[in-house]
Amino acid sequence: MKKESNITIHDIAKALNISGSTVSRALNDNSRISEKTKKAVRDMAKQLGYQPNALASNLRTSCTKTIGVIIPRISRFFFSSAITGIEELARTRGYSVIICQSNDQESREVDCTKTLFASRVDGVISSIAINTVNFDHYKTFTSRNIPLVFFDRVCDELETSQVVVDDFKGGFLAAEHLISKGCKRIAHLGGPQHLNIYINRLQGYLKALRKHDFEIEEDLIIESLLTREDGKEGAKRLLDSPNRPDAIFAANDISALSIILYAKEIGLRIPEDLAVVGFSNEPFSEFVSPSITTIEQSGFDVGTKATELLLDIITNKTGNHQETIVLPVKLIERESSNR
Amino acid sequence: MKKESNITIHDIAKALNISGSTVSRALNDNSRISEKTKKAVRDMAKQLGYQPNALASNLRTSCTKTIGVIIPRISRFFFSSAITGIEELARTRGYSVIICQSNDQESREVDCTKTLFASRVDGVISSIAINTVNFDHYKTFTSRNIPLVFFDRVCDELETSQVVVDDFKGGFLAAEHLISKGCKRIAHLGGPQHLNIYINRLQGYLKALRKHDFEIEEDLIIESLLTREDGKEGAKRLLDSPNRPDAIFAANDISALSIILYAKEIGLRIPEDLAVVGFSNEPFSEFVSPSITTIEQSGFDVGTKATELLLDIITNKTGNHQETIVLPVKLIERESSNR
DNA sequence: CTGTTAGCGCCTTCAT
DNA sequence: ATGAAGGCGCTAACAG
Repeated sequence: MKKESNITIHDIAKALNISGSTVSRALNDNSRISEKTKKAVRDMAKQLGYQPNALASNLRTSCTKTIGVIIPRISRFFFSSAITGIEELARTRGYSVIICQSNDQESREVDCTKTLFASRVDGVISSIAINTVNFDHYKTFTSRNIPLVFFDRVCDELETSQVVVDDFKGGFLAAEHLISKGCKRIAHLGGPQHLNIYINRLQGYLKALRKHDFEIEEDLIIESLLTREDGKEGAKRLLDSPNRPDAIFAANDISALSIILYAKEIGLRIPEDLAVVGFSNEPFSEFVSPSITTIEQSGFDVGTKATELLLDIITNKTGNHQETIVLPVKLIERESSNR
Repeated sequence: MKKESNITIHDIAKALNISGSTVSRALNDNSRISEKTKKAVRDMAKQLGYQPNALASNLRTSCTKTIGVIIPRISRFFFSSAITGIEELARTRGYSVIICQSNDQESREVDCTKTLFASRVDGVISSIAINTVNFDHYKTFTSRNIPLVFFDRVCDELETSQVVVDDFKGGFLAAEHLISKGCKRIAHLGGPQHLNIYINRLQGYLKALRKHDFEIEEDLIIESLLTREDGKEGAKRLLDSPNRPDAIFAANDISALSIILYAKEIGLRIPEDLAVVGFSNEPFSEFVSPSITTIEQSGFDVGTKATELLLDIITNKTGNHQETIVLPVKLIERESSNR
């Protein structure tokens, strides 16, 4: 279906009896155009209701002022707030944003790269799907020198810049907090161990345990997928056991939620019977507040930082440097009772 | 900055000693091209790593296969799930989606319409900002015959199709549920009364009260903005009062959350001391589960339905019919205790 | 079935 | 300080 005929720069040109090129330059604030002409052009543009056709301009300049984003799912708060951060900064720098969801599936992620490439985005920000093991599809960008920045769930195989939060420290703080509360047997309900973030959270936890000479009990460390069902499975395995732990560090909000709900289901009080620290984001913590302590990460900050990095690469074009930015985490204590 | 030179259909044409148009047609699966040629073209395309340039195609056809979405904020679950619904359907129909956030500000919403128009979207789906009172910016689309569909927060002033949930019924069910539980004085913490959704929720509530011959107490009906702070204000006004209500219907999740948190703060038990029904979305209900009963609406369904409507208009082009679709709500009971 | 031609709206040399 | 001309990559007539 066709659009109605629109006002083009030539209509403005005709109305003013000047050439199209002059209009184009005037609109782009080219220095070689007199102020008077510029003003005349701008006025006429407004009068005619001219709206630039980005398509034509992009085709010509092969630069779309658009950045593409690939994320697992927009409905997870961490990612939607990352997008808010991305959009906000991008907009102030004159860029718009195209979002693609991989739904945490590698095949969809491949589609995303195709879509974004077809849209000729100037750069890409991505957080990989949970089951992505092959990264060839990202070569669509790297091989063509289209800047690429990963955030949160990153890919070390590709030599790109990345923005992550300090997951290791988060895991460390979580475990040490529980230790300081007097907990004796601290479990870990973690995430898939091929993802950098869950590796680091687990390692941080282990470091804290070792530092305080805690015994590391293999069966208190559970790897769970990021689904409600699997989370409940994990919670059961930990809490139904006859000698269950007195504390749990949950590596993501789904795990934390699963723990909380199942604990409630079997009548355990938090934190009296079971102390919980979750790795989480703002709204979650507010909802479960004041029941558990959380390690907070800001999706917004991560998004902003990633965009800053990407736009630097796009505009400076100083060759894809391979920079890694680590953002801090914060422990937010909400449990009132000391144990 | 320029992109590297890319493979075009002409490269394929040259390699195969055929014309560019033939390649174009083969790639678009035109019926007038022989299977043999098609296959040859596809093979060569793959071999050369050809990636279509959507920009050029769009410019030519003046049809971008893109729909624009304007929403208040992506980080609210209702909207992010709506987007998931929109994207999913759009993708299967070959469309991609551009998202713009108004941040619940009219001025930003105006910017969004400009951005989307410049991208030459084929249609627009929008949910209006909380303070939008003037709708002229939408004429960018209507005047140019670009299909426009509103969802959830709709604008009756413009003659467009719209998709809403049954807010009236939701309000009615909420109040009637509380009545059936034996509550005697049911308050309403509602939203801005210039938005259709909050008007309808309030009206539904009033209808239920009248039906059961309840006295309508003006000071139990509070209009609140959709912020955490204002929600707490409202909660205070209702709960600090010496003769406080024994039940509250909260018109959105922020209100519900405010009530729950403040009730907890002053030591009220839910639902024993205070019954609460919230108008809400999935994750919220899961988090606060099992403490309150909720009226559930599915952002995903709303998004899907709006997209269906929009794509119909785009493809049929049967003139912008003005259809209104009302999706059902469900009451999900979670309180265990009868009062 | 396939090739030729023209042009979508804009920007950018090159000329004046 | 401005015009003229060409082309970005693709597709839609119109011819065969």
